[in-house]
Amino acid sequence: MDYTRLAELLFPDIDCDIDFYENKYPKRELPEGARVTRLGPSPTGFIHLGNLYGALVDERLAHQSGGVFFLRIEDTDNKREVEGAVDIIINSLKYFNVHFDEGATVDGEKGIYGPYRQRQRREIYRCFAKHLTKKGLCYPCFCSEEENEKRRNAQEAIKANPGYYGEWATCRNLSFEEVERRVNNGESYVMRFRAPENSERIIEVEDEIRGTLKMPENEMNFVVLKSDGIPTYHFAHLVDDYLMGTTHVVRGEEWLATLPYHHQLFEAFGFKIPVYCHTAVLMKIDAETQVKRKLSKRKDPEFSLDFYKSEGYLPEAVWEYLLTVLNSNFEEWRRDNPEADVHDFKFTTQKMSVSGALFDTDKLSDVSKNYIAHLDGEVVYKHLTEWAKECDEEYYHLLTKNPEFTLNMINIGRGGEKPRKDIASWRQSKEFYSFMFPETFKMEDSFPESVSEEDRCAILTRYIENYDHSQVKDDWFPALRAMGEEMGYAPKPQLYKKNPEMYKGHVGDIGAVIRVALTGRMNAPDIWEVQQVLGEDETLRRIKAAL
RNA sequence: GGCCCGAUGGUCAAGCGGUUAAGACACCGCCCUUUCACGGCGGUAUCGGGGGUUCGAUUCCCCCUCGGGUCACCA
Repeated sequence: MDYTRLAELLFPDIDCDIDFYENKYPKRELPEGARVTRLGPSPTGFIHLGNLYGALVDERLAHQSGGVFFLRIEDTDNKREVEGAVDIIINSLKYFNVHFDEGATVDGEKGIYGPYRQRQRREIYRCFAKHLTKKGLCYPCFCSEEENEKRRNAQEAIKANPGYYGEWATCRNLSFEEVERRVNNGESYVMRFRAPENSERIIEVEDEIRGTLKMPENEMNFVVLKSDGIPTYHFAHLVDDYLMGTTHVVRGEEWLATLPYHHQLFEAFGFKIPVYCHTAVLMKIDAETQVKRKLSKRKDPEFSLDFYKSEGYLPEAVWEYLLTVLNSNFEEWRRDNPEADVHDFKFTTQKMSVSGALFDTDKLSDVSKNYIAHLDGEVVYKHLTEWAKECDEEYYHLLTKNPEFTLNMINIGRGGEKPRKDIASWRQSKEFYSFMFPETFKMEDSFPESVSEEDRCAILTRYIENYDHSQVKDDWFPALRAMGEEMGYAPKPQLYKKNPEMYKGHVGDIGAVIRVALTGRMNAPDIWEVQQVLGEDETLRRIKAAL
């Protein structure tokens, strides 16, 4: 077979060889040790937490080493493409502080290694495919969908491995004349890689997370170019990551199975294979089957980045959470460096886990609470109102009606050595702060049962009668204590515990009664501070209403 | 089913031949406290099973089991 002739027959429109592109896209000039990574989302819908998880590794590896991180849109699948997905992806990543040095942008792209949208690179892939054809390493396959299915069934019947390989690769050795006839006949075909047959070879590939991977050499004659002339992921990966100078390919472990394809392709071209980082994937328990499985774009909309945005999780908090999952020493570092910039953390692939972590909402919530608790009140106000403006108009009006009030509210229990940790997300804060606004205030909890109804009324009545809004906290508390004592309640919990028969209860019970009257709940921030923020009128109004 | 990757408490995990097997989340108890929190102290709970190697295995090797991934003209 004259492969050059075959190549000319199949790619008459391609009149350059791969060196044209090698010259067009020069090797990157970067300092020693600098890493070039890329994120290659396919625009088949939203982008989820698992994607962000991987993106974080790319971003850190590149930027920590003084390298380059770029965005490449992998839109080779016409059928599954979702309209507007590219914008959603770019905007979500931007919102979550993932910044690219080059690549696709909303209104175009930046960088000299483009185009960064694979569909616009059709000519390049075809040139590389022609090169491969000339070397006899890929060939046209005219098998139809029906024929492929028939083959699969036949293989299943005799329990052979499914796939296009060995004797099953019926188009592998078509004569030039037959190919010519069918091409001229307008038959549709794909280009397949001519994989070695009956290989006993074991290949080795370096994985920075998993060490040296040893796998049997691939025998599948996988598709390189689809019938529309667009490459599959495998071929696009080879061409793009070669020409774009990617040094580290970070991707989910679902790619491990096809790693031998990629190894084979790089070898066929004689290109240096990149270092791979196959990350463990984020898992969840499937609600229906109760089985652990990887996050799915299709099944798990609650993991979309848009969802976290609309829930009002701060990007920084999500980063902190993902980092705790990605690098087991992050939490310790954060404890030692509570105020440090997250970028100062030395991220390493060595500290990455190889098994998939179950996504833990409780943990995210905890990390987020800690993060928000350490923010300045004004910063919280800014973020919160910005979020509400976009995601909850009603809440936004409530929050901005009286900015000073809202800021004071936010500052309750904030600052100092032991800040409160009440807020995990802005959406959840609406529920938490509901007691502060007259519009949303309601009695959620009942009064403590340890205090009789008679005493409860007496406490509230006396409290109103003696209420002095100008009282400072240090005076307010002893006054409350004195009032309780007069009514037969121990001024200190310890006293009550030592001699429970001497008292009806302790000052804590007095506080609880006032707290419920004032906030409608048993669990609420400091009474005195709440009173100061609510103001005298509202405070008295609520307690009277409770009576 | 073939191939691949895994397996330490409920979850995330440290460990890398000798440890009382860290730590975090969650849960429980106690202390502090006017309350709620925060904080502090403590507790429940883990090396999947079986063989080797070794003076000694959570750690190294093999088998089994279990879990995950993948077997497309999807990525």
